[in-house]
Amino acid sequence: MSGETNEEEEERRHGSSSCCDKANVKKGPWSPEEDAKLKAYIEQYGTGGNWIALPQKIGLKRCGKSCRLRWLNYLRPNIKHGGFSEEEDNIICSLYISIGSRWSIIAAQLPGRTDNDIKNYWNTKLKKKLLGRRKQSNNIHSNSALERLQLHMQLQGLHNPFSFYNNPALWPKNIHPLQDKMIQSMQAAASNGNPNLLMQPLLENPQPANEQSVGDLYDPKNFKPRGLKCWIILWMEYLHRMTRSKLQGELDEFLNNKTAGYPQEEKWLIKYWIVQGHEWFKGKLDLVAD
DNA sequence: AAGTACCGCAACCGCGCTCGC
DNA sequence: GGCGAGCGCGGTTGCGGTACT
Repeated sequence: MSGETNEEEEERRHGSSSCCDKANVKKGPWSPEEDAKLKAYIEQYGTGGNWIALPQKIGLKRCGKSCRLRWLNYLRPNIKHGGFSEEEDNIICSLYISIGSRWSIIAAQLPGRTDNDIKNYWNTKLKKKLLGRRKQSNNIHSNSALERLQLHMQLQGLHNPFSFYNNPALWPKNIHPLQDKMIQSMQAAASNGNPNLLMQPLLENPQPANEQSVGDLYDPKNFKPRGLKCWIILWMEYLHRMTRSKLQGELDEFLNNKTAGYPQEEKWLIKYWIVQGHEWFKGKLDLVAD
């Protein structure tokens, strides 16, 4: 036996911290006794608006930040853990698509849920559920265009669709002539930094010079092989409409029409990429305007 | 049965913001 | 206006349990 107490053992295992590295500050998992002390005190006296001073008042060898976290994420009343409902999944996905990883804002829309819980749920389950089911529902093999596009963007660490269009190795083998024209204009825009070129194929020549009309392409029943085809056309049409009409609020309605009958995960994914693409595009327009 | 890989989650860390002095 | 303390947040870490080989 080393003679180490449990608390010393915990401290040794977790090391010292820079934030709360005062002597006698315990780290690591909370014991039931510590939980009970903190809970009882806050229920009786409140936090007093000063977390830093709290542990001293209670007699806990913890830093204020740790107490705050423990209370907010675990001890405060009406906290729910696990068992996320389908409705909660929808809210989380929709908000994530709209505002990104603003977990505290997302948590504010879900009573009883904490930002930490939602963050963990998204990172460990929901994201996989979304991607996993999409893969399953479409019977897409692992190197599908959309997946490669997504992976590529993740690796790039930026939401820049041009980086995809500049890398032919990532493109699918068989693409529609209209898509080819779009890609060419994307490359041209990427090389000279003029986003207006993006619109040229549609603005100058809305009808593709081949057997299939634009209308046919947009018909949902022609979207069956989803992947890149779907993404490019939805995104280009959306940019086209946004640029011309400035009807910001029409994205949802537009997507609902175009993705009618698609699995929810597929809708989330498409909306995600369109919003990211549009945000990036808007940034480019701002730069040009400057 | 033992070793290893993977996963989920609680807790920590560090940055940026706010507010009071 | 400058400064520091405290707070809130998002990202990351690492432990413990489980699945897999």
